[in-house]
Amino acid sequence: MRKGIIKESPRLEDVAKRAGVSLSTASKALHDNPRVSAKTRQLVQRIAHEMSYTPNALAQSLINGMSGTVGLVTSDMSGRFCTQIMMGAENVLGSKSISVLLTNARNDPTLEAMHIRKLLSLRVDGLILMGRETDPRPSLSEDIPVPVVYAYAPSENPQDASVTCDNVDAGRMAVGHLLSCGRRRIAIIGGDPSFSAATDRTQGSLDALDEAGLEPVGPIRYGTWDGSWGRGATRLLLDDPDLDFDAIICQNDQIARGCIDVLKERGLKVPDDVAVIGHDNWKEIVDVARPTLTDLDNRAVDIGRRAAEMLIDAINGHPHHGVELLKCKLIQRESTVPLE
Amino acid sequence: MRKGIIKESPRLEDVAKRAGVSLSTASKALHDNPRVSAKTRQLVQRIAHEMSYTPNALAQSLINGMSGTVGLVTSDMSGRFCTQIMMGAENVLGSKSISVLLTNARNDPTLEAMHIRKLLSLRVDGLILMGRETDPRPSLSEDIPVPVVYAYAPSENPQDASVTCDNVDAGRMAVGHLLSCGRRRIAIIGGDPSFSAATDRTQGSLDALDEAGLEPVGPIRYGTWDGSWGRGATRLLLDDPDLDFDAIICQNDQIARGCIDVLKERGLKVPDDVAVIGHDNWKEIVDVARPTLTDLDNRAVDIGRRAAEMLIDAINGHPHHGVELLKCKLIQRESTVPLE
DNA sequence: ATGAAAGCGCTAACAC
DNA sequence: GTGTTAGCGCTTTCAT
Repeated sequence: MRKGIIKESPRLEDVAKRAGVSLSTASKALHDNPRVSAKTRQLVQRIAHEMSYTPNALAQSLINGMSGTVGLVTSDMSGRFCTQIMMGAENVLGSKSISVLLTNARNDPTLEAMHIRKLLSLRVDGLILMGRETDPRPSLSEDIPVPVVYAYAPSENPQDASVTCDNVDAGRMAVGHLLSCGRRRIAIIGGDPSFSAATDRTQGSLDALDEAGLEPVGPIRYGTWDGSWGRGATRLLLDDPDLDFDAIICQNDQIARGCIDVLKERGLKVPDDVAVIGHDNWKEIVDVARPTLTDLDNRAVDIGRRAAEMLIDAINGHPHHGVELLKCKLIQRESTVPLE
Repeated sequence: MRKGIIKESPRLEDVAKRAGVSLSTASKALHDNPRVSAKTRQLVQRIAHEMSYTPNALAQSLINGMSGTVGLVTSDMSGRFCTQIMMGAENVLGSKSISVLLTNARNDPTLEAMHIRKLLSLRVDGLILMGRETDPRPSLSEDIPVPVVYAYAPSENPQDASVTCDNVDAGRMAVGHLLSCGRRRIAIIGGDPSFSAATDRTQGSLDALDEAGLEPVGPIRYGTWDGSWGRGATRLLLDDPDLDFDAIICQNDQIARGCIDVLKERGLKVPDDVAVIGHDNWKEIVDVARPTLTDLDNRAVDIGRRAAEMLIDAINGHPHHGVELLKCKLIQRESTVPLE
């Protein structure tokens, strides 16, 4: 007898019987196999529709060895990077009608391993492992019998396929933009120095300054990624009488927000007196800030999208290797408008 | 011959052969069936582990008629409500080791229907349909052979199971809190009036004011959910010489943020001159605002959690009916601190 | 305690 | 064109 707690959906056999044909004919009919007469095909399809027959993908997968699903393992569903990466990935996967199994590993390697096991038992065709930082993470690919793509947090193993954003280049772009806005005296407020996102951005900024024959104004201080650090660091800059700057690069948007608040409190005009540029393009901050914040977007959605594409390639037998860096995108807003 | 493009994972048969036992004995051994000797059981389990055997959940599901997966259909992955609901749902589902299939319907009913079809063919044991507003939506449960729970956007059909937040009560609580902070002259800035979230909150606030023998100060204006409306509406209040208020209820955080900005621009102190309370507890706004924003949290994560619980109940044969309203939670921050 | 065999829902040879 | 049959990987009677 058939099991299942809930209502039973009709099986192909039920459709076949009603249509008065054999199981295999019904199957062929539904697959538009040319070896069934147009008549039977239409009949079967009509009946299948009437019975709202839905093929059992489990049975189908069991046969062809592919499930048509991929696993997404996030390390942090509350952060918005992972969310955006998910969106991007779901977008391309969904359009290829690949279903997405989502799990949240909460940045816990043990939990991550458990989830991966579960996903493997569901026979996902591939896996996207999403980190919440751009710092490299240990590879797991050796223990995983399906293709894996690392998103945002690249794998330490250069053989693996990873996608993340190009923070060094973002640092360069920040400087480049400020220079093209006519600023020459640029200060930098760093983020949390334990993140490569911070040190990479600094690196890029310093390179670009150097190429322009410039040095940053004042020391590059590091702190945390939040607004209060932005406030504090800005005060430190303002309180140093030796410092004279007309632009500040803030290594994320919370810092930038705090920075702008302090500048305004001190009676300085943004961007007239000091231009401010942020990183991460966090809509809720960037659009609400007055002036709105010019920003570098790390295109998390595109990272997700690209990860999905790379995964699909790998599933189709064309694996990628190494870390693919996506260029960040400059979003010009009010906080850096060129001096008139 | 066995198929599949990628590496093959070992089958139970492979394990059985290596252990020198039959297929069925191996199966029993792995399931701790007491009818196999401790010796064979250990042997089989060890070998299974060595070969890193992972049972094929597809095959298992095919047999027992349940897939151990549920479908999550979001209407909007970019908004943070759906994201939080997802988190909550994944949380309880994951803990019951039910896997989550995520799809994004982009608020498009056609796309939603397609995704549901796909999920049904994957034989999900249940479905959570997440809306991005609290306005009721058409029911689909009749066409779906598995249990469905509607989250955030409740179903129009009272027979269905829905969870969302209690906006009316949230409106009451906003007033209640301000009253208990000693405010009596309360103004209200509405959100987008086409949302029940706006009208419900107003309703609750008016009820609570009425019970206290009060009326709102000035007209209740509606606009959009964004910061510029908050700014504009606040100016309208301030520019009316007949109006005298010591508190403003803003129906979301963007509005509140704009409101505070204007109050400060006009030289008013928050909360000393005017207390401000927001709705939705949008961390990135609420914590960054100066002063930090007292707020009503609609507990989207808990909505997701509850939806998952209700779904599990239904899957286990104990369906829920009707709309379950979760009380919002007051988050006291600086913007309403009682006058000294 | 162990194994053989039937079957979950479906597809893909292979006959007719 | 259509039907019969043998699996996909696993669980589960039912014999032994």
